[in-house]
Amino acid sequence: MGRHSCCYKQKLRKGLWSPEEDEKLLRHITKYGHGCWSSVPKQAGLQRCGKSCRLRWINYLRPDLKRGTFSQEEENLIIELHAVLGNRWSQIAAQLPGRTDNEIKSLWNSCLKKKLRQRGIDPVTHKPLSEVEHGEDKSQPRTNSKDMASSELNINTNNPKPGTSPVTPRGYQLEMEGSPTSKTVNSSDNNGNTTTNLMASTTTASKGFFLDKFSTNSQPSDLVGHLPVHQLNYASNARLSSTSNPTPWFTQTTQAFDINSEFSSAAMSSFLPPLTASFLSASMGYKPSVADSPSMASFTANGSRYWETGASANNNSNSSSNSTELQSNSSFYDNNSSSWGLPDCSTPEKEAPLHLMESQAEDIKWSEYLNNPLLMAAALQNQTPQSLYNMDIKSETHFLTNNSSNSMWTHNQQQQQQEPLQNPNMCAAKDIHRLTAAYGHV
DNA sequence: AAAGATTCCAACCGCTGACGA
DNA sequence: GTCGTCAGCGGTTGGAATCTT
Repeated sequence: MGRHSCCYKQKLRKGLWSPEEDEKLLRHITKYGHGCWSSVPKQAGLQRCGKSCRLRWINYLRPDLKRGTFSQEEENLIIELHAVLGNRWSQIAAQLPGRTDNEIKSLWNSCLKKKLRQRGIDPVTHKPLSEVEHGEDKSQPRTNSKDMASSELNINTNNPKPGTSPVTPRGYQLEMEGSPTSKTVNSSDNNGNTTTNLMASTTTASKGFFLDKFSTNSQPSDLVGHLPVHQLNYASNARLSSTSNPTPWFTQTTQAFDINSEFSSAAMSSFLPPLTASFLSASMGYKPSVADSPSMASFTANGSRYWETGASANNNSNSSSNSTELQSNSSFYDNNSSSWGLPDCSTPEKEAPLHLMESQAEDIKWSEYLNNPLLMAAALQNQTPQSLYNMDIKSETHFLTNNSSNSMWTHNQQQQQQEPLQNPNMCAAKDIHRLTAAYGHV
């Protein structure tokens, strides 16, 4: 396959984006959504290929992007996730609200690899360099291949995704190297479907990371044990932040290094609230205040060099029309603190149908939810802890195994949130097909 | 101050899988 | 079943910024 078809067209610009181009793209997407990317440049008056527009939006213009340097917590989380997921940057990025895969990939290649090496840890295997140098792992290089995903993560044994077969039998054993016990974590939903949470990866690092997901610690309810992964990460980090329990990383086989020095309670406290807010927002109908959310002001102030320099005038003039659109549409931002580009379980469109179809509203069709955000919201308002529990199991099941599909949610969600009432039928048949494929039932 | 080296990261490239005709 | 289109992903590149000499 050669270049993307749209790139064959003549006179397409390449290279860095100008402020004017950014403004055009931002304005267009803010107003109309992206729809089909290949048509965006034409509609927005840009001489770029759709692919380039898409990347620019995802990596730079999206209003929920954090920008700025990575915090220590974020870096630690990336390292931890990389130990488990390898170079699957999009999945790693999904755990870091406001960060893009590109950004994380760059950080990894430029900084984190070095840091790990300095600490005597091989960034590929996450094992001690001495061990790797002695060839202990060379026979089993850490795989980055996609097939790893099928064997390491969550499989709903009763509801395999159409077109895929369950990779493992029920009751698959979670082999934990260096662990005295193997662990299988099964959960059942209301229909008796068994979800097996498993990790059969050869990686030996960060087992605590996953064990935390299933730990029966003192966290309230079952939430910690069954939270979607991206939420659990925070709990995981909370563990790491504990000064009373100086748990070193990679405690099983790797050279440990104490990360506690890198965590401060202040930093953690700033790290935790976004989770709480988004989680509450999704599961309990909690609406964070505007101040809790990325605002246009912070977006404008933090973000790009363009807003800081030249484009502010245009941006401001623009804001009279767009800001009304953006700021008045509180859900657009409030709900997106962690969901733009994220397979976020706080995404109501994604979670509500899964749960409700099976336990509360099976007679309500997917399309009704998809087409009616209010129905979604209403359904979510009725979440009970138990239903939440089931919802999370489900979401976890599908989260990592269907990540690419999850990504599509963000686009649907994005569109719906941009024009939630103007066009209640935003979710096209094509999207429903994709969702069907992703979740296995409509 | 200037030149070279290094770092960083935005953008591109190529591949894959899903989907529709 | 085949082909074309599209979105998404991970690897790579190139140039700007920064650092070192």
